[in-house]
Amino acid sequence: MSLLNRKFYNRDSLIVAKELLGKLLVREIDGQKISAKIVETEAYMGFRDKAAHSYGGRRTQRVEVMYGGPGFAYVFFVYGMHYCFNVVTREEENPQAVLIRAVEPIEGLDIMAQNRFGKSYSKLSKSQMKNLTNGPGKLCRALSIDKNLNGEDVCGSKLYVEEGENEKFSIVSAKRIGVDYAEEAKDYLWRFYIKDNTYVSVKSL
DNA sequence: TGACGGATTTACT
DNA sequence: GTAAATCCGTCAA
Repeated sequence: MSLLNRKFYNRDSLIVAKELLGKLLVREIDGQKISAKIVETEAYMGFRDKAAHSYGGRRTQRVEVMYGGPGFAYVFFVYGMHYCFNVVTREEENPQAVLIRAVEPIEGLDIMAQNRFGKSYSKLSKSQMKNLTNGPGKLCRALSIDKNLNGEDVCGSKLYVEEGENEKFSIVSAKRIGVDYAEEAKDYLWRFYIKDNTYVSVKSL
């Protein structure tokens, strides 16, 4: 399967966010492989997006990665206990990113189950299976993504995205989650997800 | 150096 | 449905 190259990410977040749906997010740890289908994303558009960490050209050590060019991981810590994983888009000095909000587990189920609930996949309850990776903080736990991977090359070998099955699906556009402070930007339909997929974190508009 | 709030999750009622 | 958990990053001093 082909790996998405840096050019893929060097476009507006709105485009990349939509095109990442259905693709395969792969994580390799100690020769073990975990993969999951991307089912929900959000676009953060940088300078003109009040919800973005880089709004208005805000530039701190935390967001520096977003200024560094496309195809790198931006991992940040929220609410004192969770990580969120983004892929940086657009060229250097144009700080945009796509937040991966939810994925569908494909390969390495036991590793993910172990990371999330400390037991093998076959021992999970039905609700635990559904809650394995259906949220930005959850999928980071499941895939062992933390601040050590901040700035990691997503065109590299630890964490990358592969071309998916090219199956057909409908894309739903919706408001982003958890950005109520962002004034008019909170109503932008910059969240995208695969219609009817079980692992989408929040359905509705 | 210290106060404050958050691109969330979980366990409650 | 609501609320607690929990601590890093940011900004102001």
